[in-house]
Amino acid sequence: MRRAERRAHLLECALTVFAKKGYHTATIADIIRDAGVARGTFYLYFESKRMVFDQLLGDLFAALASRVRRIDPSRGPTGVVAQMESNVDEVLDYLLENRPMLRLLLAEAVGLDPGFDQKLSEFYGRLLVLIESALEQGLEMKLLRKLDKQITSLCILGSIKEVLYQVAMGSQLPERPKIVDEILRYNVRALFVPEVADQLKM
Amino acid sequence: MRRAERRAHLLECALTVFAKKGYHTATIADIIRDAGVARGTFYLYFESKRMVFDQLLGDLFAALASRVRRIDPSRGPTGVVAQMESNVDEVLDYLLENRPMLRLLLAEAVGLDPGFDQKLSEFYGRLLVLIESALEQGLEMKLLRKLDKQITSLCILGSIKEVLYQVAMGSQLPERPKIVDEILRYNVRALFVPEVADQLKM
Amino acid sequence: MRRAERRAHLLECALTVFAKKGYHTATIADIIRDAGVARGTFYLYFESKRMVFDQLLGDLFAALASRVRRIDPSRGPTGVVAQMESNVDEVLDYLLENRPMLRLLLAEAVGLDPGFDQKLSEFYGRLLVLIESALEQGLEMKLLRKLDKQITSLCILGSIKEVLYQVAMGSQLPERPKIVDEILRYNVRALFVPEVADQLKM
Amino acid sequence: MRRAERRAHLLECALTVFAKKGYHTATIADIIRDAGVARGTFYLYFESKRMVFDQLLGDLFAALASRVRRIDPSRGPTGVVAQMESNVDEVLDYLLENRPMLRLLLAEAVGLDPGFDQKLSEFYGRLLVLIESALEQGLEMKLLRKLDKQITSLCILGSIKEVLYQVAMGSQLPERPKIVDEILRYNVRALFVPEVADQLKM
DNA sequence: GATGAATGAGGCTTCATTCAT
DNA sequence: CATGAATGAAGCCTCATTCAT
Repeated sequence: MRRAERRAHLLECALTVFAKKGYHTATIADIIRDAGVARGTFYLYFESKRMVFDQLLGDLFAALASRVRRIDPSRGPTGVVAQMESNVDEVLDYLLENRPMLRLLLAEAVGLDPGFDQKLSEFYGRLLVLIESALEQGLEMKLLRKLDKQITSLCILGSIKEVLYQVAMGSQLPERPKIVDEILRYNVRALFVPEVADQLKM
Repeated sequence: MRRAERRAHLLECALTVFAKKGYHTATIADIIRDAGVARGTFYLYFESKRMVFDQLLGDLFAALASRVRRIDPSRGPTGVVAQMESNVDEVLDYLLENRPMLRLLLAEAVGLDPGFDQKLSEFYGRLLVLIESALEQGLEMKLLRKLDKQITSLCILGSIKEVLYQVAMGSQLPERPKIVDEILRYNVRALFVPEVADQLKM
Repeated sequence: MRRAERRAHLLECALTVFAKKGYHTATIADIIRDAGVARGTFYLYFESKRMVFDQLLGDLFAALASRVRRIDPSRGPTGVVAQMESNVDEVLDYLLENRPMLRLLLAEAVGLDPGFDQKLSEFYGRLLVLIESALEQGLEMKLLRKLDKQITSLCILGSIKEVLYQVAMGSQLPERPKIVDEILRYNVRALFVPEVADQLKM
Repeated sequence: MRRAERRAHLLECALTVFAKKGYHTATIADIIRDAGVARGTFYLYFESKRMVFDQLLGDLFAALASRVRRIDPSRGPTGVVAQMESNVDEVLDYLLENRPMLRLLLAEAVGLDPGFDQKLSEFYGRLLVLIESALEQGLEMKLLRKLDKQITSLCILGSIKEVLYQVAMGSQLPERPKIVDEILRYNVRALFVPEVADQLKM
């Protein structure tokens, strides 16, 4: 097994373990048992338990960031909604294919220590900036009702996160297209002026 | 100091410590230092570290449950919104007065161990049932647009939780009435049929 | 066993172990086995392995410092030699009664890490200052031959340390009075002008 | 690079590393990094970390032994002192040109483990035998004052070692000839009967 | 020979819990 | 009841040594 492969394998096992037991409860012993390597091998690839988690979180952020596109309003209301849908779709696609990642993000990375909390904050902060600027554009185009951008972007983020959280926790939910559709409709209704929403058939 | 008082004092200190450092990072030493009692004394009042946290979480659930009323639809749309507002208001009232509790609920109690996760799930489950039944009634009264009750209730819960999460994390946000108002408007628009929403002036 | 007693006991055991196995080879396990206490108990009294050693070294330095008196030349050559003798005697007294300490000082504390090395340096530095100032006085009183104070004080220190080192290492040597006498004679001859040395019957 | 060369190179690097960090603190990683070879290569040339140190110490002993000549008393007092001077000079020459070796001998090889300690003891033991036999001869020739050979030889050894130790530790000291001169004068005065010492102009 | 990835024994330290006073 | 000293299981990490390529 080549260096890169083994590293990837270790990351994968670490992810599984963290997702299952949580950061604090998970031990290096768990990870190496899962990976079938010796203790020292782990430290050949990662400085510390903390650093693997960091890496996983970083990878996750990168994967998500690459799947979210800034919304371009020039194509009119229908285009905007399509782009929102695409963003939500892409993110869900990735997260639903990577349940352990989802769990990591929503359940295991919360409240670990100030360092992790800050990374999380920064990540969500960047997401919120994206959302706020989309709202800004929507407002200028008179597509959206009067609203407070800051609070509203939190509501949007939260409405998506909570659904994902339930998915991560293993709740029985409808099929993915249905989920995406429902989240979108909820937010379209919440944000757009009625005429536009109607016109979008939502 | 009587038994009950000392127990309450210990709980209070434990809450502070858990909120500040997180469950795993917090130590018994932290708690008893804060409380000014001896190590053994702690175990005179609580079985274990785990049990104090359990107790705190239980108390929090009880406090919140007592502040959320089932929505009675008989008083018409305006009444329903007023009741929604009252629920949101009460919960925020309590949580904003008890920031450590807020932090405990949203940041520290997540992903601790399967046991805690289940308690959280149950709590949110009960909340969701309340929301879903309110949605059910709203649908029957033709107040609400066509929607999937399960997903939608998650969106509602999430839109509120996320705002609270930011509050717990110390973000700079508008004043409380503004927050409540904005959350409500967001959800009213998201849920109600346009005519009703308009009529509610939201 | 009271706190102070147990601490002293642990220090004693640590000393024994360090003297026998050396700082690096000695383990906490060795110390607590010797002391008959649990692992955690050790850390109740000392921050770390390093800190116990520090403490021991500090105690040793204090004990020795309290046994070395600055030489007062006002009582003439005989008095000076008597004071030298008394100093050497006191130090040997202590060290021979505390063989493990001796070993610690001369064999185990050397080259451990920059921190320890500096402490040692400072200690010997203070000793050397004492010796140099004694030489200075002796020169002014015309009791001593022409000499370089710095190098000579090193020679004096070394002549004593080496004998002690052999004692620490367990070599078969003459009785203590004989040792002290011989070291003194060696140094009296080395330092004093012949007439004075003769007059001292050495 | 031929086998012998690479071995020598590794020894050199090991010496540097041991001198700088001490035996225990130094790691194989340090040595191979310094030498620019792979980990396995090290073990192609040496059985173990321990064995490299052994080798270095052995080489050092050999180098020193070859530079110390048994003192031949047949050439009279002046000759004896000249031979003493030559011995001290040679040894200092070598050690001052090989500071890392000096540090190894005086600071890093002390108190490592019983095995090393014994090697050191044996080395110094051989030195002491040389010194003692020189003293013996000096006594028979009536050049030296009455003295205990064993203790006195320790004093002599110590007076030299301590000066070297300070050199190894990097203290600011006079030039080498001055150092040698001072050590010699100190010992000549300490050992010889006054008339002889005077005659030697020391 | 040379390489460097893999190994795993072993050390240090923490901290929840117990228990004698 | 209260105390705080004692316990020891358990976790993290290091590093000398081995071995397949």
